[in-house]
Amino acid sequence: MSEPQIRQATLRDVADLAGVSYQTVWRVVNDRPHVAPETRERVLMAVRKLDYRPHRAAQMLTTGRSYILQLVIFEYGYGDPLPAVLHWAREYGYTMVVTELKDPTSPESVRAVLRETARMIDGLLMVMPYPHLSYEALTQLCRGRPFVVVNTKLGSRMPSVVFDQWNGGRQAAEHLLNMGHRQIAEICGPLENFDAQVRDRAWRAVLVEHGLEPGPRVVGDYEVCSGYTGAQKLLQTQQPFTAILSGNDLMALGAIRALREAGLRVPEDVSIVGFDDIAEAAYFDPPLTTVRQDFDVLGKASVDYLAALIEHQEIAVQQRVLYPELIVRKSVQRLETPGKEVGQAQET
Amino acid sequence: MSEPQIRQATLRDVADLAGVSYQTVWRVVNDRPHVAPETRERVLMAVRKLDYRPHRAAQMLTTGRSYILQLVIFEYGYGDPLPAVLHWAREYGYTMVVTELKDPTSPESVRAVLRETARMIDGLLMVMPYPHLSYEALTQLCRGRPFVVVNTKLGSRMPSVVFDQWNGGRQAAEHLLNMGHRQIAEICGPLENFDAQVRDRAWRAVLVEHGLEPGPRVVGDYEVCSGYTGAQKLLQTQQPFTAILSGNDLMALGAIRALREAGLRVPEDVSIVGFDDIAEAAYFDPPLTTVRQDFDVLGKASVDYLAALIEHQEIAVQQRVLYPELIVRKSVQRLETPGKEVGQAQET
DNA sequence: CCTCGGGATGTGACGGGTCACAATCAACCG
DNA sequence: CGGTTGATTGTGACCCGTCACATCCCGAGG
Repeated sequence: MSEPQIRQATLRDVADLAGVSYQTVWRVVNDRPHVAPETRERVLMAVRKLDYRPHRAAQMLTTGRSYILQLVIFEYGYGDPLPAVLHWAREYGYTMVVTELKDPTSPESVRAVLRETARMIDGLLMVMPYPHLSYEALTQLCRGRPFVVVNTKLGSRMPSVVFDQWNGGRQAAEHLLNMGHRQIAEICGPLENFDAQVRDRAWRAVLVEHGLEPGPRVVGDYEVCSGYTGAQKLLQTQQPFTAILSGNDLMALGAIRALREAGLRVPEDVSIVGFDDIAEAAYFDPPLTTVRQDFDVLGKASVDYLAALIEHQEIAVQQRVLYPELIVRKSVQRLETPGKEVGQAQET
Repeated sequence: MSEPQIRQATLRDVADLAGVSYQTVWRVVNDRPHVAPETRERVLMAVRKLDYRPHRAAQMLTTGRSYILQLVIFEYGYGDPLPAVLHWAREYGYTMVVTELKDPTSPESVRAVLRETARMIDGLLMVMPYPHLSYEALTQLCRGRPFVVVNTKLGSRMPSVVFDQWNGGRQAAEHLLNMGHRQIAEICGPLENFDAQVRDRAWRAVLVEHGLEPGPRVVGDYEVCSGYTGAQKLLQTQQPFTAILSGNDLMALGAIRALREAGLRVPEDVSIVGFDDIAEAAYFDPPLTTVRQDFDVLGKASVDYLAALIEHQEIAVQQRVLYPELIVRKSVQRLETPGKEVGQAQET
């Protein structure tokens, strides 16, 4: 039933049909000058008739450019930049190869992923929440191909686009302080992830700056389930808290559920702040106050940067920083004993 | 700063270093016989030293095989098969190109997407909840390259892997009947999507079979928000209902929120059944009873099928059918006036 | 001693674009 | 009317693996 692999027309085929040389066809197809109008017309006719399309492998071979980018992700988050990357890559004329990376901590596994696409791609986008590889290591692994690291540590000296997690973490903590909370617990993300780490430190720093003791903390893994068990563990500690900072929205969802099962109301008894602002967050019960990371912007900025590196590689290594934004909804209760207002996170 | 595009070693480079011909190197690299052990050793040394990797574009050009597959998606759902496809494609030695398709209804836009990867890929995986293109149209568009359609209409005569949406819709409706519900409303998905259509018809069919009137129905778009407004609209109709069938889990989430805001309890006042079983569904409040579609299985089955088509293309056109599974949680209340038990959806 | 078989190794053409350069031809100038 | 200019068109080498085929060498058999 399946068609017998149709033989595709080549430049020569078109040339024969149009009665010119393949070079002339090439000029027409690539919009070069020095072709007489009537010749051009004749060639275009032949191109349409044979439905000629350039063979990208052949182009790749001669020009060394493939117009293919590779996106390396090692986790499917809810807010990952994939959709935006796909969109903007296409907009810029690139095709995206997407690869998953099982173990981002080992250079070996990174090497394996890169080997598969050796000499086939123009550049790499790596989503690397684990800062295990240095700029030098990555440069070596990529063998001179330009790359941009997405969502890595703020301050890393490598071509990258990142959210300022410190700022985001502070915004969340300061919001709770401003709403009168003084006993703040935390369900943080997996501490191997630098972003979880930074948010955790930001939370702690804000409290210390205001002379407060950090409340109890549990470590989750960014999945709903770990928010659920995390909140249960927090309750078991017997340490009092009036609010929870959650490492992301999903864990916040799990936590809300656990609190409710324990007979607590959200936000009347316990307030909660999430992180990410996934699409559902506004429809949680209660609607979740959270810190938005705009992954569309992240994706576009990353492709932008990579495309620029590929086209004129003289750009100096830099880090492009995006700022998260506090989205206030209904999961935080203002407490009656208001303290003084707490300083803003630095301006975006 | 950026490295000056390192020149990659070729077969000839390795041959020179090892003092043999490029043909011998080729034999070593491709594990062919007729190479003396000590020669092989010497070549391998040179390969390692130069870190030689075959140029995939050149291989593509000569063999006509690229070991690249293309996944065409036109929507980022929560349960899309992307992760599984990525995983299994890699497992089978394929690299995945992922493309988004903005307007799946127009052959022109499909053509544009396929043109970009013309002659570069071994096969296509198309996620096509809109059954707008016939087998013949697709065959033509793909120009003889094998393709598998994912999640299309049950019964379409084309190579495809699908869930039996009819069966899933029936399971959801029958569950509500079994739990004693007789007035069942629906928030269905966008009716351009065949899956939404089929589930809607299944719901209606089950009710009619049991001599019941379908309750009120509103149409959503699979986003949380439309579930929220949808439930509000259902309440405004003034038609009574004790349960809602939702086209997916996300809309169910929105609906639950709207019901609660209207002063109704879930499931005590209104029961609800979702569709998909996304990861968060178990942590909704209440935990959502839903119909699971296992997208991991879907992804694997699709890649399986496509790989088989590519390797021995004599496989007859067929449709591989997967069955959804009812997951009972807490969002459906058993009503006091139990009717007789309602028949099973046909066996999986 | 010559031939034959078979492993080891090398040669050359090819795939389909790309590009530097050569060839052709008309018009235009002095 | 030869020489120059410039647009038009064509030629051939190249990119890097792949594969069919040729060559070389050694030992075995007649």
